Amino acid sequence: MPRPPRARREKVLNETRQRLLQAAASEFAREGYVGANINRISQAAGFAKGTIYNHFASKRALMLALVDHTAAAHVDYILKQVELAEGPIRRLERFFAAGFAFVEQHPAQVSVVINTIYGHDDEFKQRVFQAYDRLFTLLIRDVVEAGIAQGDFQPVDPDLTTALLMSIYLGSCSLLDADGKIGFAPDQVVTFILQGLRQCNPQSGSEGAV
Amino acid sequence: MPRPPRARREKVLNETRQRLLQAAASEFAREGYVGANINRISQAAGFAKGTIYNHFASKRALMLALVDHTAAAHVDYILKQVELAEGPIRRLERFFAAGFAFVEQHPAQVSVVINTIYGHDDEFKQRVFQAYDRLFTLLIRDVVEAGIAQGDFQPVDPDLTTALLMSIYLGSCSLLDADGKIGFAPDQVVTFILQGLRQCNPQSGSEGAV
Amino acid sequence: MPRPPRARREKVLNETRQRLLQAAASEFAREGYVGANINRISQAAGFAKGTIYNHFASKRALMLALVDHTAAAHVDYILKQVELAEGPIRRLERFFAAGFAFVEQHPAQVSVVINTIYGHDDEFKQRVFQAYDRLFTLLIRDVVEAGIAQGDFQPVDPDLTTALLMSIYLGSCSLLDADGKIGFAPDQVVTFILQGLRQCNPQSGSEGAV
Amino acid sequence: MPRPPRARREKVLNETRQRLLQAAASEFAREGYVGANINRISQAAGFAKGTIYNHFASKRALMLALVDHTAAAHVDYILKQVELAEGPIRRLERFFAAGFAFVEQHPAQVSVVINTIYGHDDEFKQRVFQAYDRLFTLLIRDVVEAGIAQGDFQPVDPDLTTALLMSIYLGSCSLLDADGKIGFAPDQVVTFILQGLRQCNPQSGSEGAV
DNA sequence: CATGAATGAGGATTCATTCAT
DNA sequence: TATGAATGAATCCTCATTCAT
Repeated sequence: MPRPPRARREKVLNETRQRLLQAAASEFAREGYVGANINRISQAAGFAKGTIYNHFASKRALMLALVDHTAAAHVDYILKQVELAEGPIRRLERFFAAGFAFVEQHPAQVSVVINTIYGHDDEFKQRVFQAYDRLFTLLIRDVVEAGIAQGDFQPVDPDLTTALLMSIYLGSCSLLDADGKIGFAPDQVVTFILQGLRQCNPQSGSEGAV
Repeated sequence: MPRPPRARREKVLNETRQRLLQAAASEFAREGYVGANINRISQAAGFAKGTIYNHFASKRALMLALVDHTAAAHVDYILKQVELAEGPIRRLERFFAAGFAFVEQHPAQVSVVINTIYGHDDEFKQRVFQAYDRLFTLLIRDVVEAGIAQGDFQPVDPDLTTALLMSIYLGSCSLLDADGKIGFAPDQVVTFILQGLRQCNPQSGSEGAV
Repeated sequence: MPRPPRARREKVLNETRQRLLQAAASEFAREGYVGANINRISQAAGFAKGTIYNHFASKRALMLALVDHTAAAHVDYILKQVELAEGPIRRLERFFAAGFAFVEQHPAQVSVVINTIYGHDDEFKQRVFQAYDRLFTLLIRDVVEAGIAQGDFQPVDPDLTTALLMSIYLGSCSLLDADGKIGFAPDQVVTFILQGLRQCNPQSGSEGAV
Repeated sequence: MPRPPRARREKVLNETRQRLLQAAASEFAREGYVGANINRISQAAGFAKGTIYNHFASKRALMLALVDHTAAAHVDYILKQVELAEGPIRRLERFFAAGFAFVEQHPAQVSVVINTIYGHDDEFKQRVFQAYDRLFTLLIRDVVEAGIAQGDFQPVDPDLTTALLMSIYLGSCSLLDADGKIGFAPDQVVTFILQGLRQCNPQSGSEGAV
């Protein structure tokens, strides 16, 4: 049995793992999963190639670990923030505010997840969708359906609407510039979503049935 | 003196090229650019590997040709449809209707373009954005700004709004199922965009300024 | 469809394959299957690494092709020779004579097969045993059982005896020296097998029942 | 001053070494030398990877230690048994009886040695041959030559005969089944060796000189 | 002495690209 | 023009070995 201080050893190990994941995020974000290079990842993390395989069974396993970890952190962060707000509209605002904030704090990781969502690897997609399921549930139940129920929202189709909200969120996230900033503010987006485009009062009628 | 009529020869050549592009679309859609395999593409087109290199300088050139061609066709198609409609709202409707129709007619090609947009290859992205610039211009000028100008739309920020419209469009397109059908109808999406979520009349006031 | 002379092309292809198999035999004989190096094999055959994979799906497939080919040639050669001889004893002589001759003509190939037999890879073993089944059948039926039936041989257990004959043959083959020569002559071996060790006439009786 | 009694310490160390050798035997037998995995060996022995290197300088040194140890034990065992018997024929019987018994008691170890003999690593082969030299000497001097001298055996070539005896012994040993049992009994083998195949009395003469 | 994280050389395999026919 | 055999750079992964604890 090993004598050396258990706790310290574990901490070091965990740190190695974190550095590897961090480096992997950058590489995967820059090159995509297939284009990513295991050697570059380990070098960037300050280790030799083999070290990756002491922590992850394969390149694929590394990607899955990264994606799972990122998606979980992403969801946790948004959920925690949203739950602090009251009422569907406030929650919608919080959703975008927290969502954008997370992205700006972890641009590489999120970039990987977004590429995955719009990519073509079914296993990866699966994993991301699974992780984001809690987010979808939150949106549909505590925002959209709740909003309709208490008369804040129009009687829209919840599924469609939630899918559109996610599209808008993900689309916005993918507009990260080189500095990791999203092009526009969450408030603007929420205003667009709430108000819609049409001028309400003077429905001149120039456009018939939709 | 050459025996065969010039025109027929060109037609055959062109047909080969088209079959290669078609096969490339399927392969790139299924495997992504890096994962795509030149050999499989040529086989699927009914040719040998070498034939691709008689028509395209490289795998990358093939991808660029496909992306350029698809994006141009996509834009042409939508532009033609939208120009047939009058008024910003009608044009917005046409935009989504035509956009969805094109996607359902060319699922593989569009899939490639969408993956490219959310992907990480800057040259590819560049080319797609360049091609879609006409679409962006159309939307911003003939739909959003026109709508604001003639009082159909609220005085929103045109850039932001157009970006959101594109996000919504692309996000919807990426929801293609296995049969090449998009999950929801263009009408629904347009309604969402026009009306927004908030219940207009009874602004109960439970949520302060947004 | 390709115009170039079909036959010549095939001949060249086949020649490449043969050279690769030849080089593989040397390498596998010298280094064993696991220790063998695909690069060295292709170099020795005068090709680049990749060429091997145009002809064989994998290192393992190359080994299987080699082993199958060698074992089949080996068995064919011996069978043809043995069938030319008449009577169990003559056939036994032919078996060893032809067997030793084949080994001396193809030392590397046979060495690979023998290593395989005494090695630990079950799939390889399987394949060799399958191939040598015809040889075993020949020995047991047309030599041992026939010899017993017509009174040339003692009423020994055919299975055991055949296994011992094969052991003796394979053991002898494995004694190939560097020049590809087997240490002793087939005649000597056959004499040993036929006469046994014991001095027949003057059974002094110093050893009781065996 | 060291606390623990010297003797106990040595015993423990030796036990570790034995467990490692045991595990190595299994692994080498199953996977061959090159295919064997140092990590699996240490795990099977209940230690961590590094422990092997506290007892053996390298994988190769471990293999050599195993082979030397096994061969020495093998030879010792047979020698002791054979020396208990009197007369060439009794000794021959003892040789096979003891030889088979040892194999059935140490199937993995012997398997490694046999693979080595028929393998391609010259250093390993060398070591085994060196170790078995005593066995060869025993056979040639105390069995074959003695047998010839006292008229029990025919006046055969001692070298050839001894080589054939070893071939038969090793060939039989390699027929170990999964349970570690050899397919046939030592008595049968010895009978075959002593009597030979040919029917003695009725030398019908159908086959001329051999 | 035992441990196991880190190392990095080595090797099988893939695949875009070339080019002689 | 179409072909497909040959090429070899690129890359994932394995695993014997080292060494700080």
